[in-house]
Amino acid sequence: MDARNGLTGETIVYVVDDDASIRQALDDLLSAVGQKVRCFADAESFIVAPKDNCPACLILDIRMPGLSGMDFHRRMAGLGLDYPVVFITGHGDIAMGVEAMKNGAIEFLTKPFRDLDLLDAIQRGLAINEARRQERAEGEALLRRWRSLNAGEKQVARLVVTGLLNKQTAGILGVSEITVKVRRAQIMRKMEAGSLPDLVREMDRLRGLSPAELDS
Amino acid sequence: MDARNGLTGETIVYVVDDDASIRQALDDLLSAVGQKVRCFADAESFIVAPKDNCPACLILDIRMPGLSGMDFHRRMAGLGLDYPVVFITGHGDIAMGVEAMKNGAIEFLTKPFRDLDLLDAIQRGLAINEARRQERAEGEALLRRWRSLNAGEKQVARLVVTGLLNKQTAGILGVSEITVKVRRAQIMRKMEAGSLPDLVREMDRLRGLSPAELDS
DNA sequence: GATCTCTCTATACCAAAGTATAGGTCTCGT
DNA sequence: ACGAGACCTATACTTTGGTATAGAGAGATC
Repeated sequence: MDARNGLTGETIVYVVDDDASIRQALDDLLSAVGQKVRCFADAESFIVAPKDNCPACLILDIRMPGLSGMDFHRRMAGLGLDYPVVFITGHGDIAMGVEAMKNGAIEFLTKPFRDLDLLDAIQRGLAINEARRQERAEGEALLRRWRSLNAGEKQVARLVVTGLLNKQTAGILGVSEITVKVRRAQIMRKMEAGSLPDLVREMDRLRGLSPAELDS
Repeated sequence: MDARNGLTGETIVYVVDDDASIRQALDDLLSAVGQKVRCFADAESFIVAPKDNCPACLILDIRMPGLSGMDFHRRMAGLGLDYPVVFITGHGDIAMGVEAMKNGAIEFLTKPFRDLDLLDAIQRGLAINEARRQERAEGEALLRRWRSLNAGEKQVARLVVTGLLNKQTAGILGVSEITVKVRRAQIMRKMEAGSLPDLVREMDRLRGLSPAELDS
């Protein structure tokens, strides 16, 4: 338990900056407040590094040799990475800051910045990432349950949550009403839904998570 | 039909800037592309002005006598106003731009800016506002339907969408199962729900719109 | 006070949902 | 060829949901 940031377990801050002195300064600052840190000299080495399985936040320099911080930020989703990003830069301009925020950064600080501003941003980032990790874990569990349905059960599930009667569902699928009832029982069991409203919510959530998966 | 911006009807852009020459320039620019415009010299006069009932977007100067653009932006929600904001400023800095974006602005332009950048931002803003207006209209219709339920029907509705059986609902509320069935029929009619899944979705949407209202 | 409206309740009935058992068909691997 | 498992279907039954009709009681309106 860490009362400082309100998070319940360990967290980590990744620092990606080509300037060794900045890396050292950030490491010192964060270590001093008990925050675990890992530093990287460029985006490429961060990309390939194994990631810690805990809430995390990314401090990113804008100007770097190789992949720039801004470009890396844009490609993060495509790389399967999802960390709140705090930008730091020594030579930024307004358009750059605005662009970074448009891309979803949670903070954009210019050097020199106040330590407290950075620490505040990190706390916000860690809290956001913890919430997202929680959501993702629940979403993945839901997806596993959905994938445990066979093709026929999935068909019935899709139709049932639109409000169709078993008889109508059976007619559409060209199976007997009994079959629909049997599949329905399996659906409720496999999806761990205690009631039809529960199933409706699970299916709607699935639609939000991965519409394609729901059709498969 | 307006093929230029993909919107289906009339739209308006509000300009709030204390500099008369800027107001004139923006009026000219937007009028030239067929965009309706209304200009204001300060935030206060915009606040009290009657608003047009169509998709709208707000171009806001940061530095103004009286209420600054930034402060006005922060207070908009409290004033019951909801317009996408495009900031323009002649004397901004990075922190200001970042702050504006954190507060939800859709663009932050520094003078001189390219006309096309402004027009692009306006189109995005109008599209966002049109979608929000649509959502709000649907939400208000849903709220009207909910308010048409009497107290007993609301109680039943809240319990039914949790998955409780009529018998259980009746036990909790201390009424007969028949009463629950009658209320349920009224609920489906008044809420215009064709099935239980439909009702579940309407209730969940209400919870998102106004949790307090749902408990009343 | 008579009437009207709203709400709750009961009776009666039907349709739909859910469950259990059993048998049939098909595929797959041995 | 044979057994195992997955899936569909039928029969039979119970519970639940939904509707129609009608009566009782409370409260408002004239």
